[in-house]
Amino acid sequence: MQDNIKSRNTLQRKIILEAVRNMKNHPDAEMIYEKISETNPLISKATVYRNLKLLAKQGHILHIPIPDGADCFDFNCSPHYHIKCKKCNRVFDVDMPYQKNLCSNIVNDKGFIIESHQIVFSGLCPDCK
Amino acid sequence: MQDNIKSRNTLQRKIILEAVRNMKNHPDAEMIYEKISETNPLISKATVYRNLKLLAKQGHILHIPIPDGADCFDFNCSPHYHIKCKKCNRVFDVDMPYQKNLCSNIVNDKGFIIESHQIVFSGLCPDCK
DNA sequence: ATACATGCAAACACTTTGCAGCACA
DNA sequence: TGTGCTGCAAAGTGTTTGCATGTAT
Repeated sequence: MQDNIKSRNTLQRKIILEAVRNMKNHPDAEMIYEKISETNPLISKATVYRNLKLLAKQGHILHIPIPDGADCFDFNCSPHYHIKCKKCNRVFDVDMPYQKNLCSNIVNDKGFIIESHQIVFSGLCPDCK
Repeated sequence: MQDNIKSRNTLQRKIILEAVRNMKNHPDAEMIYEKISETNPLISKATVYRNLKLLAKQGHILHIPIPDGADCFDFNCSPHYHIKCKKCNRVFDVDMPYQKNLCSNIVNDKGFIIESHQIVFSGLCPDCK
């Protein structure tokens, strides 16, 4: 949680944060925008994008960049992995412990500073298989 | 290698494949297009995209979807991992053995069929750190 | 009062697609 | 000869940005 980024507490931001917290299925920006529009049709898509980015930077939500698709957001901020279904394109949590030491498996780092990693599994979800 | 996909052996396709094989630095479609344009300015960008997709499907090159950026391609087809520099955005190979058994670490697969995984590290390259 | 934030539309980066003509097998 | 394939331009998707206005602190 990084609350030292100066920002205001706007109503829009609160609504967007609440929306992500209530959607427990890894929504992307579009889905969040649609959800919010149901009750708050005046909030613009640009504001949704801007706030999702900021909230993720502040650590209030988790930003999950998805290869080959729109980025997702997650109310669960602890680092964890995801699987994307090849058929329905939905994203699910993977029940695998976070590999804290994965970086140390790297044989020869050639001088890189490795900060983080991301694993995305690909396959078929129970509904699609 | 999946040569059972019916396709013709066009000159454009050969040129594109050779270009990727000669570029050993994980080029994206745009970079490949630029490179080809130097010697073959008549090949269109759509053709580059179409052929990169096909060549990857056939297994002649590796398609690396990059979160937060343009997809890259790699002449090295054996599965391996990559690191993306946060500053210069370049993509490098990571010298870590392929984790064949990573899927078996998943505690409770809830009925997913897991086919593959992708790890992308993030950090700073030797030039940028 | 003064930044930061908003809504809107336009721009952006990356990629795919419709179509008419072309060329490999 | 037929069906892939090409070039072109246009459209599509996901996201960011410039600007004038609004608002939290």
